[in-house]
Amino acid sequence: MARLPVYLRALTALVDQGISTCSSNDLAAAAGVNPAKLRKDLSYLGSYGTRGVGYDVEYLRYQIARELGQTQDWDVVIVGVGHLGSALSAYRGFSTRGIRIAALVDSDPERIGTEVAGVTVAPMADLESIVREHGIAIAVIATPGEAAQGVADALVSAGVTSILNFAPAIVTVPEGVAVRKVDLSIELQILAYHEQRRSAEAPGGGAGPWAADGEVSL
Amino acid sequence: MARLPVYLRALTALVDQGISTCSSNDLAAAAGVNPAKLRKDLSYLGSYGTRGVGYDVEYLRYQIARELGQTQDWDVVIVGVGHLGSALSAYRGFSTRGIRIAALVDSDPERIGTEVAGVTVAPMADLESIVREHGIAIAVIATPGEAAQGVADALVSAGVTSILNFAPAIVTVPEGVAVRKVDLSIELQILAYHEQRRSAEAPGGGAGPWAADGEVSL
DNA sequence: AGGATTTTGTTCTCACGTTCACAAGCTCTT
DNA sequence: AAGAGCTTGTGAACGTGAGAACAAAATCCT
Ligand SMILES: NC(=O)c1ccc[n+]([C@@H]2O[C@H](COP(=O)([O-])OP(=O)(O)OC[C@H]3O[C@@H](n4cnc5c(N)ncnc54)[C@H](O)[C@@H]3O)[C@@H](O)[C@H]2O)c1
Ligand SMILES: NC(=O)c1ccc[n+]([C@@H]2O[C@H](COP(=O)([O-])OP(=O)(O)OC[C@H]3O[C@@H](n4cnc5c(N)ncnc54)[C@H](O)[C@@H]3O)[C@@H](O)[C@H]2O)c1
Repeated sequence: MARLPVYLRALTALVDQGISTCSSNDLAAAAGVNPAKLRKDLSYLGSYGTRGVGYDVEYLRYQIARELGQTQDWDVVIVGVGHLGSALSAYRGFSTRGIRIAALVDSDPERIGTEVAGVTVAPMADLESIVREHGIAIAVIATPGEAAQGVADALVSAGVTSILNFAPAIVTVPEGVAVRKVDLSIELQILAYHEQRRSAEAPGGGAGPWAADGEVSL
Repeated sequence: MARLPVYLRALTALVDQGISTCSSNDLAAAAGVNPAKLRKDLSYLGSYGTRGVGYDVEYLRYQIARELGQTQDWDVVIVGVGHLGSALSAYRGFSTRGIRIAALVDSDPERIGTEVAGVTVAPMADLESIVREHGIAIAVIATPGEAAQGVADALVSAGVTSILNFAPAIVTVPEGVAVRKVDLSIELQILAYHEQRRSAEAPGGGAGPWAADGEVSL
């Protein structure tokens, strides 16, 4: 499930606080979810808790990390070293989560050869050899939207099987390749929609038919 | 719904191609969703289509933009002008989606007073007056995780009612304040989990209990 | 003009995820 | 050692969202 990384982060925070055991209530509060949901999620991994006591923080942390594949580091290539790509390259939080930015690729001759966060930007032509040499399975697309599909095709043909796409474009890939999309504009648009509702509802009784998903307040 | 911005983007792309009318099938394909789902979504807005013909692209685009509150521009403040905050500030795609980065705020004396993407970075102390003067309702948190809750409190007390949080921390806010969280690490972790499954499943028949959400392939 | 055709709007069904509630099980106290 | 008190794991209800299927309506062709 997509919630496991959240639990993992909460557990790591507990470890840092020197807490060695915790109940599902505590952990659920730290992760911001319903305790029952958390217990059900964890039960899919196996029975790692002790009734009457709770969960051993360190042990559970390891189990989730193993399930997530974080016992090893995953090498990742970022394609498109612009504003966003550079910010991602510089981010130190990835390394503690089993993610290593192993390579940067761009098509801009100006940018190729420059060093960003200790990694030299390579040309698109090197993509296949980079993927092969590092054994890269995961890639990030941070190019403009128009280039996204072409980059995705190149990545797939180079052997990448998981793609995180930041470009505002829908990329289609062969079956078996995983694609996740993050669209930062849309996140803000959803908030704007919220505000729009708010101000539209306040005066008249103009009831609207639906609610935007996501968490509102707590 | 959270899909409206996707439809809006697809419609804008159609406008750019000079297409003036389209069926739900066309639009659904462009937006990457099921045609029935799209029609159901649009029907909540009202009956803007014509049976036997389809939807008038320009008219529908306006209706969705109105529903999303994009007939006006929303002023946004970004708190934390580090790598990520700077990248967001520099992004030009927001302006075409009704989002305007009106102000930047940081706590680092080194950063205060510098200009990023044409906007001068202000100190935290100015937050309240900035929010008041611009009539800001939406804010972005791009500070380290430890600072996130404090920043959120300051934002709420300044009058902000919608927050987009990039920090890996769960912020709690009073009822009525909308919070959305974007966690880029988690996105990559989910892909790593996918790869983990893939490599674990390939050899043995080690069936796993669940599937990670999100789109895999198409 | 009338039927064929296309496409929307809607209803119905189904499956999934969430949540409540409770039994099973562990520990600590008496 | 036995019961009291927690806490997990899970079975069952609930609500929500997705997809298929169909009826209503508008255009086009003959
Ligand atoms: N804050 C942000 O920066 C932000 C916010 C929302 C969405 N996005 C999206 O993220 C993507 C990147 O944004 P950005 O601000 O970093 O853009 P940018 O223009 O700063 O960087 C894009 C980079 O991609 C490279 N590039 C272009 N075509 C390429 C190709 N065919 N192959 C390889 N590299 C190529 C360019 O040389 C450039 O370095 C865009 O799609 C944008 O819409 C960015
Ligand atoms: N690619 C990325 O940069 C990336 C990826 C994933 C997550 N994140 C998250 O996004 C957030 C920002 O990342 P970043 O790389 O830009 O970090 P950064 O260190 O480059 O920037 C953080 C900024 O916040 C400011 N700040 C710190 N405390 C503050 C406070 N109390 N009030 C106001 N401003 C304060 C700092 O002065 C700095 O300018 C972090 O929480 C990080 O975990 C970033």
